[in-house]
Amino acid sequence: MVKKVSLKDIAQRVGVSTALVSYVLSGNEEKGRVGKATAEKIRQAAEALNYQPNHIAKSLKTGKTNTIGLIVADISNPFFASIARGVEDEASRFGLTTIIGSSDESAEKLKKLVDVFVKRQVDGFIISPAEHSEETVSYILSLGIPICLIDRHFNSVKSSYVVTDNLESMRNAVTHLVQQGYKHIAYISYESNLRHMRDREAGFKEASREIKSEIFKIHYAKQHIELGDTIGEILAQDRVDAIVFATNTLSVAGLKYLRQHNVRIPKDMNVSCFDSSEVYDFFEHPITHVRQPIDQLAKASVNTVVELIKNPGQQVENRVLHSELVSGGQDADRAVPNR
Amino acid sequence: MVKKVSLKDIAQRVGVSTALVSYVLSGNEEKGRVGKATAEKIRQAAEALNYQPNHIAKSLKTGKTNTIGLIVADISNPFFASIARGVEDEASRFGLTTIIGSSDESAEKLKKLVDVFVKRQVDGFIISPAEHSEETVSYILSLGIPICLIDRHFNSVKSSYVVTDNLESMRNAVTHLVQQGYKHIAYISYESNLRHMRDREAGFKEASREIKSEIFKIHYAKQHIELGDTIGEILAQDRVDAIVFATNTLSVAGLKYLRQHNVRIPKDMNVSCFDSSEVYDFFEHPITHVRQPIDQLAKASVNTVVELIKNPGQQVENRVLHSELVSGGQDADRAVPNR
DNA sequence: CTGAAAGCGCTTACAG
DNA sequence: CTGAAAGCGCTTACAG
Repeated sequence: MVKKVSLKDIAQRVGVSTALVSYVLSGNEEKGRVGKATAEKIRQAAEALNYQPNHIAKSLKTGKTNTIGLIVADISNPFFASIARGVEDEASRFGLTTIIGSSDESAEKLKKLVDVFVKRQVDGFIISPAEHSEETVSYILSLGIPICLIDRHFNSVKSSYVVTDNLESMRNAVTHLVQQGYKHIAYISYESNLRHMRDREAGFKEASREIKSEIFKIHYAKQHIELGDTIGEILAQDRVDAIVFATNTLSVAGLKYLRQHNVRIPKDMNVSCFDSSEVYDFFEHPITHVRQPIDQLAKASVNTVVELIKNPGQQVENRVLHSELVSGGQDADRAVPNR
Repeated sequence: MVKKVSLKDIAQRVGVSTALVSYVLSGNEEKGRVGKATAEKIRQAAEALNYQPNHIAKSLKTGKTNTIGLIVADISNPFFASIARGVEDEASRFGLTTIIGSSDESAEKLKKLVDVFVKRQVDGFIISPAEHSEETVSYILSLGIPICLIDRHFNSVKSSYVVTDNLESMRNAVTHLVQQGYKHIAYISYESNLRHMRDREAGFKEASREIKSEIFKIHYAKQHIELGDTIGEILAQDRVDAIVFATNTLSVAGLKYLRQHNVRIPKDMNVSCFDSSEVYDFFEHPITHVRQPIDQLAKASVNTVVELIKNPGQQVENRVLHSELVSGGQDADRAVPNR
């Protein structure tokens, strides 16, 4: 183990106090009103000794760790992996290191992660909250730790957040189907009270008002069974002409089911999906889907947290970003013009 | 901001020294030979005051941060996202927090991330190294910081590592094709000197000795153009009857190209892929592929690092795990029995 | 069984 | 322009 050089070593070498060294090396030369010649000598000594400041000591003194905690549902889910990448990149621009945790959509696990991160004294949180985790978010707020929710937020908790306009996104997606002439649309979502889920459902309802529609809800934990059953039922009834999937996991799993049962898209059944996925490229006709601005969500959340760290008394900041509807193919038999 | 309670607060309340409190609360009661009654009082006071130990102060004193740094090529790549999830879960079992960085396969970026993490005094590293980053790995070793490479390793640097047996994996995959009767196999890989890439190539060569074979190398950064060109050339020549993809990104991109050009698998062309992907489920016939033991890789790497942290003088530990060949369909016209 | 004290490596008023 | 000193919250020999 290489011996660490400290401020004291430099101070001794140059023959000044550690205070001076600290001022110079932390860029507060003006504040310490250090002499130019001295400052130069200090810098040279630091260079010569290959001085590496000790973050821990600094943190202990300043109370800042230059760390932010990111908590998502599951880092191995492509959507959150992309979010994580965006957060990591943006945070590093501010000299912030990101620590990551996966809640598996469990409020309890989320709370535990928050406890761990609070103990580690993260300077701020970016969280995609699980259902029923309002209390945990309030708790963070009560500690005065900056937090920005991402992807989802709560009505009852006044925290900063950055989300996609889920209602609008879903309304656009469904309107697109309606305008293509689809008459009976099924909506498949999770059993969830999370705001973003409710917004998507509201968007669906708004856009499907003039046609027939059915809504199906699946339990997150039991989706492997329930999704197949649900789609099977929809197909058996033979009334529905388009299915809307409310999330990326449902979209991919739903498409998989349809493909395995030789349902042709959009000929036998059209679909509209949420989020991007590489599986879409494996269909003959493009798959209509909502593309969320993942990178912007990530960057905006980091920026919000950075602002909150700088100005602790800051107003709550909310950003609602727009998504893009990537328009796919339509059933050629259905000669309704695309808008 | 809630006022933090410290050891001192508890000491005052109970009327003992902070030393006693520290011994009791850090579980070193025996060492401090603290009286039972006193210990109990201290614990109650800690409870009552909702004492949260300050990790930073502890770290400053002990030199341990209970943090490990994970560096992969790209956290948004599903393979590495899964690795990250596995590492995160296993690390948390040991009370370790994981900080993550993406190198984008750049030795320079990797070096920068290492510098940041070293400054943060991570207790250990888990790294999937980029090409030409031997020096950085040696540097970590020279600092005496525990490190375990994952997925890839270097011959020239004596560090612990956990990898899949890439040679064996690829040999099995290709042997499977040969045994099915394929006579002219193309191998598509990246231009790379990384050990795991060389091993896979060696496995391909071994297994394809008795048949015709061609090897194609693509530049990682230019894969979007070069992969299409390469496969296009292979198809135009019309000699090759099976393509082997050396990595997960190549597999997915390659399959995408084949699908878009209406090449039927395995009828027109069979393939063998590396790593799992959800896109495989979108083919009529199962796609043969090598399934790496991702979770075991992740867990083993954490365990190795934990061991190294505990016993700094530890021997280098290498683990080579076996993969599973998930056998896909074969061309029905080719009546060679499957082994 | 317990306390006083040094020290981890910084920062930052304060005094000169 | 510069130094001496306190202190962030712990841990840990050391002395009793």
